[in-house]
Amino acid sequence: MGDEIRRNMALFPIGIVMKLTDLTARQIRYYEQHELIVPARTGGNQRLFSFNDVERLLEIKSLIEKGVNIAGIKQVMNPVSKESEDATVVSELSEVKRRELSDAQLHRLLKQQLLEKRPGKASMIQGQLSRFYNKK
DNA sequence: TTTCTCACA
DNA sequence: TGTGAGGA
Repeated sequence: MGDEIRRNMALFPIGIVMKLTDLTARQIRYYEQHELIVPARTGGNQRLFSFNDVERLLEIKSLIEKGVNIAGIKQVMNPVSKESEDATVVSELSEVKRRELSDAQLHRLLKQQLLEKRPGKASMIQGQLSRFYNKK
């Protein structure tokens, strides 16, 4: 069950998520308002997203691109209940994609994300991620 | 510098 | 959704 912990651990601020999902901060916050995602918060009220959140965001993104509206998405996504204990129930959709997420890959991703923050290195993380989520 | 909320184009 | 104001 360690996998659950990792995938639900809040790790990145909105800036990183923007690059990972290709969504604007505005959109991400908007989806949060509509309870499509429920990121954690830092003491300074900063949002902290987990891999799970990023996955949901990618789901939302693809649905939006298919012309689905918020209401429609809410029907597909799981009812992100209240104080969703971080061990949130994995939705059917996530279920399809969850599977393997080795430590090596995780570390690699995190490392790349850090590099991503440094100017000079371009974003090749996109491809890495799509490789991950595209197995769907 | 980055992110946050709020409000209006 | 985008964007700007004003703060932390």
